[in-house]
Amino acid sequence: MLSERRLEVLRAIVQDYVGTDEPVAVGSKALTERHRLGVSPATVRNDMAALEDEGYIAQPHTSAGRIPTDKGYRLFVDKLAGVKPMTAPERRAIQNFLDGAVDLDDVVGRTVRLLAQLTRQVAVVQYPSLTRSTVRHVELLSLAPARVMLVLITDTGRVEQRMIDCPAPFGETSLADLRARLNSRVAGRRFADVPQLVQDLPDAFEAEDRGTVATVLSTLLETLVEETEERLMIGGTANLTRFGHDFPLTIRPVLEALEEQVVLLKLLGEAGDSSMTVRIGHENAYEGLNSTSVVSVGYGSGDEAVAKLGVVGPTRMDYPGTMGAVRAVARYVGQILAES
Amino acid sequence: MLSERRLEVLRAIVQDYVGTDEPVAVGSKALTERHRLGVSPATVRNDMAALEDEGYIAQPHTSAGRIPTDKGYRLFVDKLAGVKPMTAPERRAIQNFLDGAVDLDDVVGRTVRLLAQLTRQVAVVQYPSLTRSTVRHVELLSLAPARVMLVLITDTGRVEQRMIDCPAPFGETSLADLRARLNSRVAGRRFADVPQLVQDLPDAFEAEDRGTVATVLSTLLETLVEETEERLMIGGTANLTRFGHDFPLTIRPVLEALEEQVVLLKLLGEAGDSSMTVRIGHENAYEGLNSTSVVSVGYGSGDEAVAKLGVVGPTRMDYPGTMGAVRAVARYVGQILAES
DNA sequence: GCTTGGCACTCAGCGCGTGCGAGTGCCAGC
DNA sequence: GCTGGCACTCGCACGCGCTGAGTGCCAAGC
Repeated sequence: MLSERRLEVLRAIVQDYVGTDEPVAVGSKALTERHRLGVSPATVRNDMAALEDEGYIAQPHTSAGRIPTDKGYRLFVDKLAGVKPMTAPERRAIQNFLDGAVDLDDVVGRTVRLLAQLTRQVAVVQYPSLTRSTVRHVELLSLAPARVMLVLITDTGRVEQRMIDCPAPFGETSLADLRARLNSRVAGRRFADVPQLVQDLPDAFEAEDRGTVATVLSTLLETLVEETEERLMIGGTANLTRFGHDFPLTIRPVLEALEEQVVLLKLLGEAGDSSMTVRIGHENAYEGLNSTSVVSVGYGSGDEAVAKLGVVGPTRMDYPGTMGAVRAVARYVGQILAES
Repeated sequence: MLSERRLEVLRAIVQDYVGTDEPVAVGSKALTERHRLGVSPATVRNDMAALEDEGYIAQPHTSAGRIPTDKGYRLFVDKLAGVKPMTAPERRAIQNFLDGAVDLDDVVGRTVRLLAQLTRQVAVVQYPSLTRSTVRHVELLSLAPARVMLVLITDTGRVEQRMIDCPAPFGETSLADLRARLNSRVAGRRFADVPQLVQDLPDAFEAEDRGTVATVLSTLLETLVEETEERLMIGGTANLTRFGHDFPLTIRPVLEALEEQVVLLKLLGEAGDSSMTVRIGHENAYEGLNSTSVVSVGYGSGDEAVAKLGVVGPTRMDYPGTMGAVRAVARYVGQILAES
């Protein structure tokens, strides 16, 4: 077990290292000067040697200072650092900025910009997921005798549409009937419950219409399932330029990961439940993100998280500040969604 | 006026410079070796001096080779290079890839990926614009006694929705009436024509409903106008890492521009009509893109362009190849849209 | 048994001088 | 007007030595 002071030394190292943009490692002398550790550089050196033995810090090259390892950051985040709360003006700014949103796209767009700006990193915001949402309304439009458009509206304001070619012409009356029956059954219900709720619906129709009704229903179910493949928005990629001084190699895989929404969704998905999650460096399953950290948290309109948001930045980041910003933004987005 | 041979020399310089990734300028000896110019290096040197006087090429530093200036690229694109057509296998690949798309988002998504991959640059695809589209259907849903949802469906498969709070409760009958009247007037019509077409619609309703009808109509018109602010999708940002060897400075403003959709839309908008447009370096109004070139072209489902797509890459790019890819993709996307 | 000051050692980064090579401009001759 | 020759220019890579921050170890002190 590490002594109290050694932990203090680790904290000091992380803070100093993160606090500057220079590619410089931090040494014992500088540490004692900037922090009131109450001991001499020599002592700190001993502690640093111990910390290095335990794998919390490392030397980039012999006779240089130390930099934190992923393990070191991990300890820092878990034990040494809290979440830095936003100041009151910051909170007001967040709220004001988000309050101006007019629709779901706008909410997500504003959130992503806000998060990127606050953290000066790349922001990722998942659209409220369909899985946990409920159906607000299902609309059926007849575009041609045997062509129907299905429009699905969710409680989070999301709209999905599908074109359906019917096996047989379908009259306006039947369509209106189906529309009414469908809505009375599924409106306000959770997506997951819809399949059972509509199962016996074709039975209520004339034989000639059953094929079409079945087609419409299966399209609806498909939409519910397929579109659970969730969308997301990213922003602040320009902040990648602040990454390291050894650019192309670091930045390229990150840009690639950001374009692969699948990767990002998996990343957010893996991040446990809705509580704040920090994945540091190699803790990220995706190789391209091995020198980045991902801070994410669930957000939702009620008690329950409907999606996640977060940022991805260099492992050398201000964890308390980033976590504070992410948490605050998630909270306010949740409020906005609950209101609308 | 430049002699035939001097133009040939310029072409050779551009081709050689663009053909390598090294930061090396191209010199007279190397030119004569790689191209059958039929003259000696000394002659080429004279020609190069002349080309430099005219501003088509420049020396990065004394006693180095020459590199093309923006003006040089301009001449190259206008007079010296054609559009390199795609090979048959490439065309098949494009078609196959785009054919798999299931909805509009998918078409745009696939297009952007395809374009990025083919050109190895950053791809930008504008969603089919609403301005030039026609209305396929307008749907009104009653969500609560005084709450109506407006859904607008365009011929390009785009769907926009708006929530409307009515000044007074609005019965289902009136709603159905309004829905029917609306659609009979605007279905199949161009957005631009809608305002006149619905102008006198409130007159057909009872006094108590007129306020609501007016509200609905103004929301519809707003949607038509506001949503003309067009959306776009970008991809292939990872290709930015191939930009220059002097990274951060070049790449940062480009990433920033790419995040500002307004900038990009303006960029595409400025690019004249629907024909292929190439904007080279400083020809781009936006400062951050002064060291990039933008190749764009309109695409559409019929004869008329409904939106634009293109790529942004370094001025040092393979113009014929890029133009070929952009043109081919635009053509096939147009086909796909026409079919659906 | 920690802590501390001292000391020898290491090594990345920097500035500087050198040589190389690609490229240029100019000129006289064909 | 083209060509070969020639002197000149410089960016770049390489090697060198210096400097300074930082380390590890050790013996003395609390």
